[in-house]
Amino acid sequence: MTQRPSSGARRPTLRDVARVAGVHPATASRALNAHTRDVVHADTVRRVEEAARALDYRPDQLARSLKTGRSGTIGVVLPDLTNPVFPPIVRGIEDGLVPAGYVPLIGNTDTDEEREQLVLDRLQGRQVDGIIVATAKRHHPRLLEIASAGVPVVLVNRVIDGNRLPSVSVNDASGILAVVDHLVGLGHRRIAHVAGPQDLSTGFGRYAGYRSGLESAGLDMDPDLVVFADSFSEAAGFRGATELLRRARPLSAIIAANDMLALGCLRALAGVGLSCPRDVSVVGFNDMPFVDRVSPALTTVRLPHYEVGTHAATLVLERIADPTGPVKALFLTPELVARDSTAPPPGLRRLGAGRTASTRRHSRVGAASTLPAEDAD
Amino acid sequence: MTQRPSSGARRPTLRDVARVAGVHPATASRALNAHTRDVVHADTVRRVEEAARALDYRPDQLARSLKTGRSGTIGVVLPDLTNPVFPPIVRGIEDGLVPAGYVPLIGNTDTDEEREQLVLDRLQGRQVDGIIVATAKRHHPRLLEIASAGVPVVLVNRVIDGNRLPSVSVNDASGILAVVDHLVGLGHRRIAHVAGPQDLSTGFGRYAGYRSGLESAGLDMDPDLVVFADSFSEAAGFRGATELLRRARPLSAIIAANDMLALGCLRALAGVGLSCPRDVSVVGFNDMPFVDRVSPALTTVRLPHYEVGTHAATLVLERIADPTGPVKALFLTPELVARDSTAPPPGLRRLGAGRTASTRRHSRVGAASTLPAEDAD
DNA sequence: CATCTCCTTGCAATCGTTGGCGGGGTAGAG
DNA sequence: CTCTACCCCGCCAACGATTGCAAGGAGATG
Repeated sequence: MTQRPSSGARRPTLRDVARVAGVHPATASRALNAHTRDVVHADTVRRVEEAARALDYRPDQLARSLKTGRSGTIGVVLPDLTNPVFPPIVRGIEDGLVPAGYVPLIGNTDTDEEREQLVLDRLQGRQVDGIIVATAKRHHPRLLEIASAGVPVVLVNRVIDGNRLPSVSVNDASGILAVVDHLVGLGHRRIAHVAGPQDLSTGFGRYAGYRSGLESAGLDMDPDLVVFADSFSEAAGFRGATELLRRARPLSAIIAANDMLALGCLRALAGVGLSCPRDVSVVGFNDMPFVDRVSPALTTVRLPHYEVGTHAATLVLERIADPTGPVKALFLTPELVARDSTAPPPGLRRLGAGRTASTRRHSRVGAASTLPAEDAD
Repeated sequence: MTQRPSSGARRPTLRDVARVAGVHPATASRALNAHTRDVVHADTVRRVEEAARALDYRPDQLARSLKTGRSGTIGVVLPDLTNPVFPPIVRGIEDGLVPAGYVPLIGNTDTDEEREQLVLDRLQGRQVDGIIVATAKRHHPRLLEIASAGVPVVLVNRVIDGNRLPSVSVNDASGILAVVDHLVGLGHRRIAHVAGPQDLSTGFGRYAGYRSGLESAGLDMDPDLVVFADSFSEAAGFRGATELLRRARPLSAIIAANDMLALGCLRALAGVGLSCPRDVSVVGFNDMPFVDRVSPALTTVRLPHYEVGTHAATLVLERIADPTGPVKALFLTPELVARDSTAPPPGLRRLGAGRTASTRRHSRVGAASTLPAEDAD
């Protein structure tokens, strides 16, 4: 008594194909399946294929999944898709997954614990064969739980403490180290840091990079030069930079823990009439689409977004194939991209002051969204 | 002989819950289902719920879908997710769908016919309950085919000729009309147009708006002032503007059919040493995230991305509920956002030349991607 | 010519859930 | 006390596909 949509005949099933081809459904199934095709006679295969084509038959993935136990879907958990770092990552994931017959199922958490639980519940309910997570916190029991229930979990961008889950990310500390070197090379000595949330590996690692960068440059750490942002958002960056300026210590450069924060810093500087890079240099992290188009074009640390996605896809597929294999943590090398937001500090502005070769590539066009995009990293 | 992932027990099924609760699986099903819960004794419901909680039972959506004929998924077909207009739309779609128990299944076509066919095949194979399409061309037989096979199809942003499918878009022509008014009000008379592909309703409608705008302003149409871009990409915008400048007619403003094209135009102007808006004004369309952050901040036509998404979700849900209802074509009103890329033409630059109140809102941070983002609209 | 073997195909069970149908038990009314 | 009615619940079948098992047939070999 299945009420089919009134319009037209119902979708053809495997039985229909079998009937037309004059064979048993099981035979039709085998004929259509690349893996089992060689068990059935070539002529029969042809007949079945013809019938399938004639009927415009499309196997029902749901039924297949139910039987095989594989849904062919991979959950992708993001803070917020409208944050510009994620689309390229998601594209990478999709492009890596689709050839293997999988499709991504995306869920946004808006950095809300509760919403994340709901998203994960939803994904598990839909029997995803694996989950790629961009919202991992350093301590994240639920993810470990899911993983130990047998569902492959792969982290992107962020890792969890202990590295017990496969992951694709960049070495945050070394990225920031390069930034400190760059700034010190330009002559900066009072370098501030708008740090990201410390419960995220990115915020934590970049702060660590900042400290060791200062140390190896022989600069000492002034607590007044560090503020902690509560999220990776432009608003938090604005607040952070404002606070730094309020403390009124001399300060010639700000390293923001990511591009969003950096944009907030730029806005804060402009708000009090300071010019970047003339008065204060600003550096971000991520090389999000479009930060090369804002003014001043942002000096930042480039992270290969798309490749992060494709690698994550590969990792999750590997893990599906062999759930007991070794846990791989893949670290891609970040790369400093010097643009126009960094320059020698005010005191040192003389002719030919050192400027590292700028690595301008990729010019892309993008634009901002309608929702608050928080918490990129 | 089902080979379960070695680690731990297999996922609990409804039968397990039923066994623990001491009832028949069917009863457990009814007890857990809000719709049928009232047929079951309250105590039994409680017992079943307890058992479900104890076992951490999660209904298998796949099995449910197979039985009920609804997959709970909606296909979303895009040109390219890394194009900044889409993330907000997708967020809108997701947010509109999830409360109703549906999830979006995203597919990118890269504006390639063949890939689009594959994406659609994939979606149909996964038994999506509806499809939201952002890649519609004015003539698009496959979509009509799918729709008449009983699958609700909703168009976003673009429509097809004849409006035979439900859609959410903006009135392209009236948006451009407002742009022409704005420019004419500033004193421009030689207004060029980098038109979008004419096989897309957006490109077509905006070109039409351009022509009627000139007409109602009493300006005559000079064919030399119009070039047709082959895609909605920055590269095409660059080529278009270059060509316009080569024709060397005097020209004081360029209306690009969308923001991507406009960014290409800006680049082309900069390339030949022309300043925007001093020498040439440039206008885009879409108000993509971030075009308020490039320099000069782009004057454009704002399109409520997120709302387009939520409305599309609503429309597709309506159509699932009543597939035979009337076909709704929803047109949201676009709104001119005057920023810094438009100013009076060179000849007219005098004090206090009229500048419409600028509608700066939303400042968002975004960034470009690693893939060529083509064909936004 | 008989028997063995291999290739091809059919049969039936199953994945986890839902929905129609009918039966047993209890309570209320006559 | 009996009949009717109603409430709950169990049984069976089915959604559409896959897969182990076994049987049928044809060809090869002794």
